[in-house]
Amino acid sequence: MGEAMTDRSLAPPTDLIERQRLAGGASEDLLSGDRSLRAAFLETPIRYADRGGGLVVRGACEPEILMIRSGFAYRSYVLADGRRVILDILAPRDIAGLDNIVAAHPSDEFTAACRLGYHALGAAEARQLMTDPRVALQAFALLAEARWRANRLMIAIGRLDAQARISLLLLDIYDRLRRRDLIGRPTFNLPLTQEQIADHLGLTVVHVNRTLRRLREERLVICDRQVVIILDLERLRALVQGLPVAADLPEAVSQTDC
Amino acid sequence: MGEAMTDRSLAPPTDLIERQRLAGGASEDLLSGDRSLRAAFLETPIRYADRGGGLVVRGACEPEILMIRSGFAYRSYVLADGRRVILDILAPRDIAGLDNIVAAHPSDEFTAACRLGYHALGAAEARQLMTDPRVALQAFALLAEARWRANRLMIAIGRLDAQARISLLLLDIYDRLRRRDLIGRPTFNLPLTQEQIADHLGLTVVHVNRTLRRLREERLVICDRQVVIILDLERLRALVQGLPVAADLPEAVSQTDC
DNA sequence: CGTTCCCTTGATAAGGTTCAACCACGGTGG
DNA sequence: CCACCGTGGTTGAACCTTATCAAGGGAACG
Repeated sequence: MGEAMTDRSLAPPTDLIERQRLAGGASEDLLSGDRSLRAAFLETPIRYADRGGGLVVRGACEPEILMIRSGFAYRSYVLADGRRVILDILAPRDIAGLDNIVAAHPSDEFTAACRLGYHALGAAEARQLMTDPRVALQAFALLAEARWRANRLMIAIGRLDAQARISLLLLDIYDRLRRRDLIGRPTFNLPLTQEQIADHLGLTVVHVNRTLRRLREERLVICDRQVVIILDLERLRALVQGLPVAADLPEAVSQTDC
Repeated sequence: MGEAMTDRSLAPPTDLIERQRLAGGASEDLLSGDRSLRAAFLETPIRYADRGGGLVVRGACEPEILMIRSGFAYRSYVLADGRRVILDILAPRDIAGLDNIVAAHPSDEFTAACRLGYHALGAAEARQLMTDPRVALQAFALLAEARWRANRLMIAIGRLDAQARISLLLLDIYDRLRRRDLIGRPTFNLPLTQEQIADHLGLTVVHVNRTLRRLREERLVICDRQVVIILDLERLRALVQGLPVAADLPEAVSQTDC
């Protein structure tokens, strides 16, 4: 945070100064919007779901917006022929389902990947919160971030081979957990079956399995029984070189609560 | 699985009424936000770009938000090894680049697919507009729609074969143009080269070419020299069955201007 | 102690890529 | 007017990544 400010303030032209002022103002708004939004979630009772359980009951009274408190979940869509696509993976502190604020019938569903705690806000309440422009801006930013992640995944599925896709997934989760200070070492728990990984990356279980074996044999990363151990971060990153980088995603703020 | 289907179709009545009321209130806001947003665009001078030209100069002073006036454009990302991914296709009336309101450095770029007219709004101005909650909500809705489309594409690239992917693309463009009353018949101009289609769908030029031939031989759709003629809408739709449907996307409003 | 879920591995086939060549078309310049 | 060139489209053959089918194994759980 601090260093980004300093190197930007070295830029001479008035244009840039103006922009910095605005960006600074916006990021303050974002921060305060973030706090309000999370505070609203924390006022709702915490709910729990077991592995495989849905987080939002289909056809229930009203769509909901979620904030994950602990554990992992995923958003998925099931094709007519039963094949499944996992569109997004949700880690603690993630806020999901924001689309429901404006879109009536969600076509995708949330499922717990392991035992999990979360908060839920009704769409109407959330819409109410959106009247605060700072909350609206933060919600907007969260949606933009989700989109950014979707783009990355699209690029990966469209143009990367199985090895790179899996590396990307593991690195992304790693980076996400690290930026939230949820882990320190390159070792973490990833409660996804190989089938779920396959559905997320547009592959088959069998191929995921073989590719994981290859990654293990090459001593890049071990992924055994939901435990991921990254052995060679450098070489792993080299496999997915050339993708857009997180760089200016926010986070790393307000570690205090949640 | 089976029960999910049933309770989707016959949801409890009172809830539905309530939801409609809420959605109705929100949709008024959306409508008025949409008008304000488009009005702001229309106040900026119209700009033109030639085929292959970038819509936003990279490294320019400030990121911009775009509204397409006429013609097609696409948003793309270029991998380190030169391979390209086309993440989104933009048709007239589309608003793109909204992420720039909150994200500093866009990693993707916009390119004109043919000669094209558009309006651009600076990120700062756009951020200013967002202080109106109705505009913020509409911007939010636009972003959600873009995300919805990204999801569909992800599903397609991850789980559908080449034939279904191409069918999906052609049908999507068709539906989009139709809902905006830009065409009436199942025939339209699609200014994309086969290579661009390939980059959009995660395929190679060669394979796109062969698949288009097959679609033509099966008398489903003819795609020749940037002109698409859908011969059998029914059978074409059958190929992409099981994907989320547009259903409650807005549009079809305020045809008056732009 | 069987059942279930998930992982693992082999054999085979399909869908897609790569390489390479050729064609058609619309400039552009001599 | 025609030769020349570049871009985009078309096609064949070989190859490779990934899917499919099938079967077996191990751990958790009632």
